[in-house]
Formats: sequence, C-alpha cells, structure tokens
Amino acid sequence: MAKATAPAVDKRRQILDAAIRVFARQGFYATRVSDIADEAGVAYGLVYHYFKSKDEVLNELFVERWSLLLAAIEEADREGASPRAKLEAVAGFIVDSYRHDPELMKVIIVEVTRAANSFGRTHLPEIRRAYDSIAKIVADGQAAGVFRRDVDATFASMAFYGAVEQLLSGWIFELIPASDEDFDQAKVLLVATICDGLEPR
Amino acid sequence: MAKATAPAVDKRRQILDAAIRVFARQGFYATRVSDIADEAGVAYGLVYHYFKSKDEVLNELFVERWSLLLAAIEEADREGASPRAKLEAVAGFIVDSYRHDPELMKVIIVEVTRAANSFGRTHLPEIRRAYDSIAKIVADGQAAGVFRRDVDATFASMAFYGAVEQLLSGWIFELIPASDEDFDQAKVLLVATICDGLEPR
DNA sequence: AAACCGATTGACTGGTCAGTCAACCAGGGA
DNA sequence: TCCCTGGTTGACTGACCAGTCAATCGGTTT
Repeated sequence: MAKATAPAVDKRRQILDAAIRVFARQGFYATRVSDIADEAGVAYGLVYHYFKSKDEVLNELFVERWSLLLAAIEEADREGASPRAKLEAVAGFIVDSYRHDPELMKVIIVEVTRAANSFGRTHLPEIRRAYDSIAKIVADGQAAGVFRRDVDATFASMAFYGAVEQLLSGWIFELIPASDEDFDQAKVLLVATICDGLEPR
Repeated sequence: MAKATAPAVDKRRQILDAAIRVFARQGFYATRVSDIADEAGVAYGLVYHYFKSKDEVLNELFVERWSLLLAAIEEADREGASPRAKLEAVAGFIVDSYRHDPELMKVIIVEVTRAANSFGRTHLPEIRRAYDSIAKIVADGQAAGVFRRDVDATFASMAFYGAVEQLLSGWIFELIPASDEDFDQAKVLLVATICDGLEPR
C-alpha cells in the first residue's frame, strides 16, 4: 500500500468534499461537526487535526472557490473583447460553475455571499472585489461609448450580479427548471436582458 | 393610568420591534432570546407568553411584511398602467420599504428570503408567489407586444427581483451609497436597466 | 374585601455540541 | 528489535441557551 507518511488519500480533501455535501444538504448552522466526520468516513477528532474550527472548513471552501471566480472575472476583462462579451464570459463562468458543482455553489451562495450578516461578513471585502471588477467592465464600456452613461457603473454591476445570483438561487431551490439547455440559455439571456433590455429594439 | 386588561403599551408589538433591532444588529442565529427581552425591556418569560418560540418571532415579522409586499405587487398589477410602470411601482414599493424601515427590510432579506436553506425554507411558497406575480406582469407585457418574447417571463422576473434585492443588500452592507437621492434614482434606473438595457438605443 | 385571572417575572433544567486531549496505531529509521 | 513521529481515534467536558414553570403582581368583578 502507498500509505506511508503521506495519507493514503488526502484526508483533508476528503473532509472538505464531505463538508460540501453536508452543508449543501443541511445548511451550515444545522450541520454538526460529527455530520462532516461521518460523511467523510473519518473520526470526529480528525476534522480538528486539519481545521482550526467548523468555521474554518467553510472558510476554506469559500476562499478556494471565490479566488477562482475573481480570477475568471479579471481574465475575462483582460481579453480585448467587447464589454458585452466580457459580461457574457462572467455570467458563463458562474453558470458553468454551478453546472459543474451545484452543491459547492449552493454552499458558497447560500452560506456565504447571501449570509453577509453572519458568516459572510468576514468575506465582504473579497465579495466586494467581484462587484468592483464587474463595475470596471461596465465603466470601460461606458468610456468606450458602448454602454449608456446615465446608469451608474456600480449600480449596473450590482444589478447584473444580483440577477445572476438570483438565477442560481432559483435553480438551487428548484423554483425554475435547471437543465443543460436552461444553463446555456441563461448565459445568453442574462446578457441580453441587461444589455438590450426587455423592450424590443 | 390607562393600564387595565389591555396592556399599557402593546407588549407584543414592543417585543417584535425590539426583535427587529436585535436581529438586524446581530443576525437571527447570534441573537439570544434574552437579547430580545432586554432590548424590549421586558422579562425573558414574556417573550414566550406572546410567542411559541424564537422562530415564531421572526416568522411573524416576515409574514407581516411579506403580505404587504404581495399586496403591493398585485395592486400595482391591477392598475391599468403600462407593464413598465407596473415594474416601476414594484421596485418603488420595495425601495420605499427599505427607506422607511431599513432594519426590518434587512431582517426580511438577510434572514428569510436569502436564507432559503435554513429559516426561509418554510416560506418558499410565499416568496415564490412574489416572483410569480412579477412574472405575470412581464408575461402580460409580452402578450401586449410591449416586451420581447424571446426572454422567458419567469427568467425576467428572477433577474428583476434579483437586481432589486442585490441593490438593497448593497445598501444594507454599505457597499453602495444610500441617500434619499440614491433611493429615488434607484427606482428609475432599475427599470431603465431592465427595460431599456445598458446599450444605448 | 376577597376571589379571580391574565399579564409578568426570572430562576432553573435538559439537551446540545464545539472543541479538547490522552491514548493508539503504523511506518521508518537507528 | 525498539523507539520516534505524525496521523488517527472517540470519549469527555464545559459552556451555552431555548424553553418551562411556579410564583407574583395588579386590575376587575362581585
């Protein structure tokens, strides 16, 4: 066996993955540390070997994922594409994140970004960074004359991100259908709605 | 004194109002029932005289306010105004709700509508009713040819509501400025963004 | 003035759980 | 062979807190 000093399988990862499932299923507050340990198939105490506290487990999950999001937004902005295409890239990344790992995205959104009064409070700066990056895309679009200027860029960024997150919420809580086609449609429609508006041109 | 069988001041109301302040300040989970009693200036046990549990206090706050919102949306739809004006009325009502009682709206949004995995779960049907009513406004607009038809009405409703709620979140957590002018602007800009889009016409 | 009754009080209890820790186990080196 | 070290175990504890309840208060009724 390849056991040795390095654990057979990465137990730390195993615990994180179990936490995603349990947090998604029960919510952070309703989750006992013992639930995570059970789900991961490890002893209670091992969770505390790898993490300082229950909070730190969620922390780790959030930071891990959010840094990817921030990188993706900044990456989207780096390409010389149109502002509209940049927004499409951002929406696309978030939607694909959900498609790829709905449980993790549920945890991130429900337990962190939408829990800004409890757990999310610590992460407000990082969350804000995402809004700011989106606002920058809009502001650049305005400077280039592609977007109207009477809508404040920060405002537009909140509206855009809010629409995206609400959509994920709808999928998460099964308020709206969530098939592969819906995901693809959503990317396009989100940008169509925000850029073109509901009224016909 | 006007004490009599009817309490001097409505203690029940006094407890609810105190709960709004404490929930807004600390969040529902971090709030002890004793915090509510202290804030209200009544004995611990009295909370349980008027409410079955801590949950029921939040319940009451939510139901009270959400029914107003539902009524307002349906009222807005009843007027023979344009779909756009109807959306403006809805956005206006929500924004004014926040202007009038930011702490209560903070509690409603942060602890209920955005906490659908924990407390909000019970209220998903009522929350959904709001989305549906907004979707109906959009659908009627599409039927009348005022709104484009390639954007699904349910989808548009989620995007619209998501944008509104995200805006309130921004105010709540001081991510964006919240003056009276900002509130008035927001009503117009929300609808302008969703109906006209960011790209110039 | 005495019985009555709902409002009000706050000490207390029972259960829950995050986090601790002493013991155990297995691989690797001496 | 026998430590040594670091991963692993799970029983235990100390704190915390929602909810209970017996006692008290004060106005009303007879």
